[in-house]
Amino acid sequence: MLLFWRKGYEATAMSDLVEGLGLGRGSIYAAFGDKHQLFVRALARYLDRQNTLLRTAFADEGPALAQLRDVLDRLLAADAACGNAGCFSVNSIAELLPHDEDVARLARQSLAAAEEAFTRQLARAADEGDLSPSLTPEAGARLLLTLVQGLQIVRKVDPDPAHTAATLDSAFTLLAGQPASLTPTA
Amino acid sequence: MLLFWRKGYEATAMSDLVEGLGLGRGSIYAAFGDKHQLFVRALARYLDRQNTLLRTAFADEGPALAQLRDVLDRLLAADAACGNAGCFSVNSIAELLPHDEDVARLARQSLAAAEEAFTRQLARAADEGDLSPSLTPEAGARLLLTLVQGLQIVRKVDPDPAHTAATLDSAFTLLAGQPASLTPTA
DNA sequence: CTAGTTCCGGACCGCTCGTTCCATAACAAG
DNA sequence: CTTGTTATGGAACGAGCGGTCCGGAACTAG
Repeated sequence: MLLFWRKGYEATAMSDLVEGLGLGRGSIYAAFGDKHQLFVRALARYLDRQNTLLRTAFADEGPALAQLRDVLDRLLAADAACGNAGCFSVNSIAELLPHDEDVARLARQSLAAAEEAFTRQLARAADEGDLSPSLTPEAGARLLLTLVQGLQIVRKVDPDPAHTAATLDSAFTLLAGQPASLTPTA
Repeated sequence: MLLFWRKGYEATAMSDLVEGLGLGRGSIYAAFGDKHQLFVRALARYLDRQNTLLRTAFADEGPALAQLRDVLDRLLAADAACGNAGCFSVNSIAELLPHDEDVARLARQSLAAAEEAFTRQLARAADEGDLSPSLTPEAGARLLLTLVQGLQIVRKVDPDPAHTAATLDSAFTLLAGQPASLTPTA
């Protein structure tokens, strides 16, 4: 739901949703129950799509760390495509937690899934010698996950894609341990 | 303003503020204009306090990287003291950007100030040999700033202080380049 | 004490919110 | 075509919103 994404839960009125969905009020209530349930459904859809992206992108073999970087780029690009609204998940967590138990549950599941996917991918990277020895895959995953959430906030203040890319570059350079492995200079 | 902090802008009603401030409606409007101006004033106060904390904490001499870590710990602890409401600044950015120009201006200023303070501190750390050679102070500052914003989101989902501390530990280990420098093992 | 001034806060206003309801459109079965 | 059923969406509702207003308390000066 683009409206909830862009404006947040409280700032989106039922009348906005009626206009945005092209449905009558009665139909919306018949289909979703109430405003909050509609929001939760929309968020669940969004998170599911995100997690599917992660799961499928990591199925292949190949250079694990470069794959990870690529997925993060695509993920950030997808969120950026929706007019600097940031990330629906991050926005919802910031606005509704810790008060909303449904959103909290969804967020816990989604972040745990992402963290696990990152961990598996970083474990592969470690096998390939692309992970800094000072970092366990678990620690690296948590670090990366946290950084991505932070990027979603920082991007709302400074939307320059180059800055986002530069931050990711720095992070992956550190993760790799040896700078040359990701960007083989000549 | 604790109420705006905890519940966000839209979810906080004037009647909440009347009760919370112990003032009558009329007095509030006479003093602040309207709800939005009151919010902006509250946010500005919060940001000012945060930036003051940074500025004063970095005035001293001493081990720059350890100082930085200490400041971040204190900053996160201060936000945690207010019942897992997260960080007022991060919450506001997520809820109101990109629609609210006043909040956008405040956020830009505050983040820029923090980034600059981090940069100066990391430059000092570099002089002391405590910064990874694969990182400029500017890149490290942006990385750290982004990570802290991310921590404020992740903490709302997983409030365990140990996890927050562990994430910071990993980050500083990577920033330092050589793991032994921060935690001199025997 | 009185008169003048300031400031507070509860009653009140118009409006919009989320939600419900129902006349009617649309369609399937006989 | 008629009838029974479902689904639609606009009108209407009570509640609660942000914002205004004014009677009176509190304080100062003479």
